[in-house]
Amino acid sequence: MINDKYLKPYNHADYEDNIYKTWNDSGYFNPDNLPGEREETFSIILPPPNANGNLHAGHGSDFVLKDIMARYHRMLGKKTLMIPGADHAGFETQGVYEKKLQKEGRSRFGMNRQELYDEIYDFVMEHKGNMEEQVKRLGTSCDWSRNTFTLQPNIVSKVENTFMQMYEDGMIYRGKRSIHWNPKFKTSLADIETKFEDRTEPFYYFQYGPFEIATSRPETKFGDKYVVMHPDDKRYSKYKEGDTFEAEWINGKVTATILKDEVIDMEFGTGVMTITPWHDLTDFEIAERHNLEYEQIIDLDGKLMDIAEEFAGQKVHIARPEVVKKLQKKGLVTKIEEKHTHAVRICERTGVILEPQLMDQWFVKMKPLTQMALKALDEKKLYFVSEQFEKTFRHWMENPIDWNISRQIVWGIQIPAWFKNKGKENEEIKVQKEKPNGDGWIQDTDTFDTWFSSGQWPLLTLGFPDGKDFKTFYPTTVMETGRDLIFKWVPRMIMFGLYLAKDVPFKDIYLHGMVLDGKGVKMSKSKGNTLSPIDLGDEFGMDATRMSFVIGNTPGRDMPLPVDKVRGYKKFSNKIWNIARFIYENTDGFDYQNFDTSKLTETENIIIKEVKNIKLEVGKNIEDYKLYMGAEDAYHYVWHTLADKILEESKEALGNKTTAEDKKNKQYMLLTIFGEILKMLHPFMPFITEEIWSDFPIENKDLLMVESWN
RNA sequence: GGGCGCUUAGCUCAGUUGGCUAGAGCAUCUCGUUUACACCGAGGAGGCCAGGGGUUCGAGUCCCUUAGCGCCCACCA
Repeated sequence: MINDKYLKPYNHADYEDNIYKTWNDSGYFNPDNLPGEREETFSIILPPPNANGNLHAGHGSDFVLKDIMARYHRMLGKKTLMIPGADHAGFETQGVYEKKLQKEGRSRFGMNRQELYDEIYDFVMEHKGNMEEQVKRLGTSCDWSRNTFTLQPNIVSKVENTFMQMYEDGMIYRGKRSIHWNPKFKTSLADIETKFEDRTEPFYYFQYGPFEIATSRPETKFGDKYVVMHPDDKRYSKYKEGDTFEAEWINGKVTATILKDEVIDMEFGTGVMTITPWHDLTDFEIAERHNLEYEQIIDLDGKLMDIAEEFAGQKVHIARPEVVKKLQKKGLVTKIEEKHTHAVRICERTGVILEPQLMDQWFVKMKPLTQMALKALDEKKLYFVSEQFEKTFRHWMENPIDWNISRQIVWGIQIPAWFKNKGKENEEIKVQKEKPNGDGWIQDTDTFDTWFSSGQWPLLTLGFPDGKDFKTFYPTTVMETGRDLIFKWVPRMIMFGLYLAKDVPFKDIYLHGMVLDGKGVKMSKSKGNTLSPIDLGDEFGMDATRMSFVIGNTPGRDMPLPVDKVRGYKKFSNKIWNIARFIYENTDGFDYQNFDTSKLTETENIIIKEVKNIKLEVGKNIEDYKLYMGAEDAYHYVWHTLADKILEESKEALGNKTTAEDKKNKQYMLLTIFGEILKMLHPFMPFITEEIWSDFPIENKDLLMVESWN
């Protein structure tokens, strides 16, 4: 008799959790337990989601696309491994936690290091578990026995090893460089963690000795004693490099020196500027080229220092109008353009205006690493599925900027370096894990940039250098991730892989676009237009949600996700359910396994052959990274060929209106086709297909997730 | 300033190496309750594939160009 469950509409909530548990308990998520002999491997590293919150729509694409690939290749008979993990997400997590502290009226300043670390650790562990439950809800077929967290001791140890090796190899140096300083969160940031925002502010013209200079930041000008102009600027040809002059300035007379440098834009402002090397990258580079001295004007809290005299201790934005007022009194202001729009560098995560500062920091020399990446690209060891990204990647690799890897936060892996103060500005450095012998050694309080550890993710999760998984699964088959990570994550993994393991960490690079809201607008918490894949799963079923994330998701292109789309695939789930009901009802008692297939008519054989062809086609689309097309073809066949045509046309025979033999043929044919479409749909819609497969009339069958695709 | 990409049915988008009488989903219109499913079926309407030029037997697809839109990168004081 047909199982009663088919007599009512499909209700995903009744099945999904149990099915995931069955898969997980089967052990098949672990490639070591898969049935049969499996030579070929398929491996994919899951991006470790930040362990500080919930999954968002972007994670939907992330996990669904990868899981479709993994499930397909597992069914193809490959030794398939998906490794889950979590990233401590240093700066971001600490930022989230600091907001929490703020709400509680507390602050990280004043807490000791260990205390703060422990609190964040507990906070993250709580959310990490939550996040993992959500990854499971999506149906992700990853091996939880290999779950990895960036701050677990063996991972920390390996990250430290990498740093020490790079230091020994001369790939890492410590130096005073202009870095982007976040004065509110008190940490430096790498270039890619910053962005520009247009601000409209007054633009001031001042008389500085014989010159008129223009600036948008008068409050930094206290220590300026060089004026710079373009060597070809005819207006200033009578001034020679190295000439000095006296100028009345903010706090009295200064002696200034003339410099010529080609970075000066003759068209901009007056073509003359003064420089503040400590707080401006361009100025710093000029100072370096001309071997100049420089001094700090603004402290790490964003306040003016003693050099500002009467303004000392004021925050920069407070001091600015005051400085201008004073200059006005002195008659040194020649012009003010009220509305000058220029780009201000801000912190990508917190929106805080960044202050360039010169600080001692750890840097990775990028040039040798990017050269390795370019070589791998030229040798075709890397393949970008959406080829427009290859150009972007190449461009970035050809113009590297040394990477600042130290962060002044506690939430991360502390840098294994020790300092001993030997007088002013003179310290001895040792790079090692343990405290060196002798007195006076203090460990660097900085931690690594998060991307320093996550950039090694394929190596770390597979147990480089001597782990069994590393030997079996490296390089991994494909890196599938969001296109926004082409600068942040992807190149770092490639460079670390090439540097440490002498081989690329993955062959194919599939970058998907961003998930937008139903109107095509970027989702953001502030706009309130975010969608959670978990909520969608609750309402429409995870299979329907997965279909919404794959159909229309072409490589590299952004994809709007209207809720109606998900609703549409919920209908599809129900359609499949009803097809099952119809077929199971009409084949009740039919001995499928012992049917003599030689009795099938030619037409029936053709119909069976057709579904097998469609399935091969769907598989080929998955292999070619056209997952959206595979899903669409499968959908279309099931609904408009199987349900609308084949089922309808078989009703006559099934209703005993023809011959008994014809009926048996049709029963066999329908079950065969149905078995094929369950396999074909499984990578996309794993829950409902697994559930229906459990009633398929074959004895001693295994789970659908390990059934053979062919 | 540099780079990448987009413009196809009312809406959201597919359209692989040029062969298309240009497709899908949603929306819309007409009809229909028949061994599953109204979370359904049958049928229909709807497009000079952004504009212009070129290559070709043949162009939505390749080249040039114009216009509009989007994203990324960048030290304009």
